[in-house]
Amino acid sequence: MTNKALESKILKTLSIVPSGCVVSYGQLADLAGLPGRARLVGKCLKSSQETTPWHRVIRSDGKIAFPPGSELAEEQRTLLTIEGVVVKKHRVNIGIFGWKPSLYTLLAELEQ
DNA sequence: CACGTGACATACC
DNA sequence: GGGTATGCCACGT
Repeated sequence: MTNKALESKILKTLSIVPSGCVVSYGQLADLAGLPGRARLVGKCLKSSQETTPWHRVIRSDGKIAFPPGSELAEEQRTLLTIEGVVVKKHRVNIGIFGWKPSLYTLLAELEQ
């Protein structure tokens, strides 16, 4: 399994995440079949296209992965707000906006 | 091949 | 909530 195949799988999984929802790096890696490879997800997003919904990926604790006040952090907060996700003090309420397990079935179907 | 680094995660305190 | 420590994996030096 080449590294490129893994990142394409990650981006594919990310493309399934609906607007208004967020997922953590670890959860995304897990759904893509790559448990424990959250850091690889970060590398993928860095080299990904602008069209990819990178802003829906946050840390497991709900915080944005960038330093507060940074350009990318502000952009991500803006994009999430546009989609209806409330970002309070650099943090997102995963309990409400997090990707629900029920959507996992959608992924399973798409994998066929 | 050892080491440091990074858009991470988990366990503790 | 914040801070520290450890584990993790891919990559460049």
